[in-house]
Amino acid sequence: MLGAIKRELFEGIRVAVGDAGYDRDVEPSTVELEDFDDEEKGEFSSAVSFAIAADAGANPMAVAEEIADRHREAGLPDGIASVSVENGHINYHLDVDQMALRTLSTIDAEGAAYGTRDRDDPDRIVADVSSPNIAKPLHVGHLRNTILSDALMNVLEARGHDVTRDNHLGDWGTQFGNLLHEYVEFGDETAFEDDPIAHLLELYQQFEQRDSMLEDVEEFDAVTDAFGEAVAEERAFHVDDGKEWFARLERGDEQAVERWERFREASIERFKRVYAELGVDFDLWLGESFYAREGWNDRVVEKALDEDVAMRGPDDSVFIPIYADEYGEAGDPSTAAVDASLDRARELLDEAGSVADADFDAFYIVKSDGSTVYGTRDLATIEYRVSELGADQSVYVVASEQNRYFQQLFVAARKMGYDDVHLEHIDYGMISLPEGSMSTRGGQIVTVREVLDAARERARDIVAEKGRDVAEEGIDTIARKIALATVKYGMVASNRGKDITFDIDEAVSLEGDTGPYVQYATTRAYSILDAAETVPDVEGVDPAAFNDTDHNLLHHLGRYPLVLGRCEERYDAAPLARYLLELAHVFNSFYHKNRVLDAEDAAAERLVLTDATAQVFENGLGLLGIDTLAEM
RNA sequence: GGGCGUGUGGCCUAGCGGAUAGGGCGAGAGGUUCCUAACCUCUCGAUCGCGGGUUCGAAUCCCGCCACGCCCGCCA
Repeated sequence: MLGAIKRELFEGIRVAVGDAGYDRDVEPSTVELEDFDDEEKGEFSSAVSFAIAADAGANPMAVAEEIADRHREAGLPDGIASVSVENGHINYHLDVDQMALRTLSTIDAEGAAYGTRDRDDPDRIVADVSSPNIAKPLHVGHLRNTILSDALMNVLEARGHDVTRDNHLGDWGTQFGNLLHEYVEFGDETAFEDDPIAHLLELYQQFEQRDSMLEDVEEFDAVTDAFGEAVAEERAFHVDDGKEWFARLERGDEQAVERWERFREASIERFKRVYAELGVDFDLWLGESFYAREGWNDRVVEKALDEDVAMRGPDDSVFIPIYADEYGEAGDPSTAAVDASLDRARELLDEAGSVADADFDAFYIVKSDGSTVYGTRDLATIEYRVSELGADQSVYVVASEQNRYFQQLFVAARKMGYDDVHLEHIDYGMISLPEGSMSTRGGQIVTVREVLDAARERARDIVAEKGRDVAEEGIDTIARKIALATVKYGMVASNRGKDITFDIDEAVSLEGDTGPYVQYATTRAYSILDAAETVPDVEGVDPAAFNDTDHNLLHHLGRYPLVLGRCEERYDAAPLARYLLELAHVFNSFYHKNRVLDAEDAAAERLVLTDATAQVFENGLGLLGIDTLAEM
């Protein structure tokens, strides 16, 4: 509704600028939505006058007056009461009575759908989300990914898109060969049965630690040649056998596959428990192995060679050359410009003599031993999503350390002719610990389990201390929801791109700008609604009963759909999180300044307003995967 | 060395071309016979990393420098 008015204002300004005799393009962004409580700025403002005045060498104030006059003559949009000029800005003032009624009746009519939109031609979006590696525990990095992507996908769905969440498991690659090797050599059946992930993690770490230790010894000048040789031999034994196991896996060797499947199933089973606790769901669990085992890797390699975008190395390796000037907006089909031919690569190769020295990046899709790499799998994934799922967008929620890789992948995809699919890497900052960066290898991680447990414990203490009329058996349920709100809100609200130093005490805090703050505001609204017998009909609302505090709240409620639009544009749910916090501030303030139930002349009006506010909280928090609470 | 990203009050952080830079934590002062004080109101506190430039207008765009992080593997 505010969005519609904004568009009308933009059109009106454009016409008014022309009517005033100025020849100048006006951008839609010239119309800004302002806060309600600003008498000077009005609820919408525009600063077009300055640019026009600068062009014409005129006074901005006069230009603004002129445009405002023309606009007024042509007729202001429905819902706008007046236009004024202040400091050269053109300010539009809402017809607050009309807006109050429109906002309340829209929310009342649309209910849970308020803020969402339908599309005639929605995009089919397939997304890599969560994507943990099997045989390792979920850590805070996965937590950030999972929460971020869940919220974002919810928002994209609310904006009318057709979203498929694919938990793109890391379940293929050399590391699983290593793990098979280690398991065969040192595995313990009982320990595996007892806690599969813990045992597999132990084996993984053991392999890595031994390998890096042997590497260090190797680099050191050996005491004797024989000792040096023995070290090299020992290291090669493990590494080669690991590779061999992966090769067996790729060949479909029964023993390898059977063990790998056990690892995979046990891991997924554990993951699912955590996901259930988090309240997130996926549509697909394809994982990297799917593309290897179902022939998609082969298909994509063939295609790359057939279409002459990939070339063979001196051995049997296959790669797609990527030139330095091709990095850019490759994710966007409309701006992609790549040189798919191999002529340049051949020339550069002649000059340099070897692939490694040549002045291009080689994006490998087949290794010299014939096995695939992650790039192969990711191209195969695109092929699958486009041909089988009819994807219009393939998006990747993956940490920013892989930015460069995704640029390469997108360039490679363009070269292969995937021109109708929008590719989007949704990156997010790295998580490190106060003690330094996280490392699964070195055992320095914080698991999702630890975070959830700590959050719940903290929430439980607070509920027991401050919770009102909460029955003993209800404490756990409520504490769990509050704990999730804390963790989820914290993860979504912070700027996606920024690195986070994860301090568990801070992350689990329930004070200030947090999820529970928003929950609390909602609970207060519920409490009022609960005390009232019924919510009066919107039709009976007298807008004249509202004061400025009420109008401020109404204005915020009206903004909600615009916020979702912004989230969609930016592939980021953070604006929604911040909006809800603001709404909670405004509502809490409203709560203190106004009486609702026993208000002398606005009880019915404020009850309707409170009901509408609760609805927006529910809708918004719902998209973030945060539950509201009747009491806390 | 090259590429990408970040730098906003003591701390965390929003804003990313428009009118006095918005929150939170911390510090200080108030507020509850009344719909949940996990709250509200007020005060203190910012050369928006530094230096140039573009613009009527720059925290926001461009260039240089500094600091920090990440990447630069036939690992993922």
